[in-house]
Amino acid sequence: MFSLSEENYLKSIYHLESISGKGTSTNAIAKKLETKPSSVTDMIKKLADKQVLVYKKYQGVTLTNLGKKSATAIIRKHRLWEVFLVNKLNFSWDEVHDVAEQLEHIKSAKLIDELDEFLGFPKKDPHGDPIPDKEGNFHKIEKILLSSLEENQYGICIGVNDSSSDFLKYLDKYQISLGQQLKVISKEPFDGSLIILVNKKEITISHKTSNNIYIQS
Amino acid sequence: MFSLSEENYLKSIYHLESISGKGTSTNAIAKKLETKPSSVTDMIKKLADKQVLVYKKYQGVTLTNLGKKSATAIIRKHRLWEVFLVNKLNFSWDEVHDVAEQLEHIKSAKLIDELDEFLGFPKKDPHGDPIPDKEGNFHKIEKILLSSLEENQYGICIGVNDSSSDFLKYLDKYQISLGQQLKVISKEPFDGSLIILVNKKEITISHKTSNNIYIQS
DNA sequence: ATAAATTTTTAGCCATGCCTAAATTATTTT
DNA sequence: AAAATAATTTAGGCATGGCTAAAAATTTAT
Repeated sequence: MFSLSEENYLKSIYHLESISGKGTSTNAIAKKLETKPSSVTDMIKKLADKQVLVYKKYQGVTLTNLGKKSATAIIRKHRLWEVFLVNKLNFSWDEVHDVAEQLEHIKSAKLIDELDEFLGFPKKDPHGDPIPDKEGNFHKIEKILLSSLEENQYGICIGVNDSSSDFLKYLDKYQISLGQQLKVISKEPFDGSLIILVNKKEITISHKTSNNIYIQS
Repeated sequence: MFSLSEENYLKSIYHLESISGKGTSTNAIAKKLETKPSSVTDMIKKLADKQVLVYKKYQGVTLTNLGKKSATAIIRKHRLWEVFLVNKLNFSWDEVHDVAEQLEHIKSAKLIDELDEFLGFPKKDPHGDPIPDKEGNFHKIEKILLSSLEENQYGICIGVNDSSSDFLKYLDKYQISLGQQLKVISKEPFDGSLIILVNKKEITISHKTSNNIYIQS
């Protein structure tokens, strides 16, 4: 059984590892968790004792299979709760994160499996991210960035990289949601900004924005 | 904002106060929370600083209005989650307590009010206890103990005093659930045990059992 | 009303999980 | 390859919320 802090470390390390494909440095973990590297050192020693990761001094950490499985279980809970909040309790996609961060730590296997069934075994959360099943399996979604599209190409929004409330509210304002069709009207070579067509309206978005939207083309 | 521990103290003190109608002693709190009196002393000082109770050395504590309101809010959350677990996620009434103990500490006003609405603003939890509304108001249910019935009297089970899993499973075994009609066939003067009729079956229950079942007669 | 028993508090200690400051190791630059 | 820089760890401390043991206050019994 893991403490709340331990679970947060596991989740963060899992995310960092899946982005980089490599082991994870102390500093990177500290940055992600908004804590100090010295605190991270303390905690990863504890997690190494618990066999969820391999730690070599000054070399960063790598999750073990047990660590990956534990992290996936937490992510499963987080994403299922997000679906619950949006589909059943009228939350919008920018409101779910903080509450799901709390709910993901509730300990009860029955609870989460019943919730999964109650929700109809959803495959994706409200941000387009895949939900691991009971055994921890899930399909990685091929993620193409909107910023990689060329002029006159079409795409459908299937996810976002940045799940911050500010970003999601911004997307809402321009009616960009999951499943929304987008067309690139023009691309500015200077700063990478795009003019795109959404719901028959032309809007201009920055490279930073288009770089945080995943599409299926 | 209260910590998890502070919330548990509040809830326990509230329960003790509503049973006794008086202030609550350090020892009583320690017993209820399965902790040591010295730990209780530490915590009630902190809670007194936070204005949720009045504490006089060696004299026990009394909740302030703020304290009562805070406690009621936690109880509201606990009971709403219990309804959710039983009505939506196929939990039985003996399985809900531990999970609800965790869920009651989730912090989000929107979450609990939306949940309330989603469940259809239930007035009672699966053990027959009243659910406070958003403002903290609820009706105290008049609680008559099954043990106070006489021979040949009828009653309907409207709640239980002991919500432990063992007790509830025992009741399930004899098909005693909320709304179940009961008839007292005979009462043993020696030990207060009862022979009662449940679903056309006669069963014998101890005084301890009949003293933990609330009925409407 | 005093002694005995009980309750409550204080004092000091422990684990968790965080911190700062200083020391150490690794990496980059020159 | 040495020096500078960056990353990481260690050492020691702090707050929270527990604990034990001993002291103090209160209550009960004689």
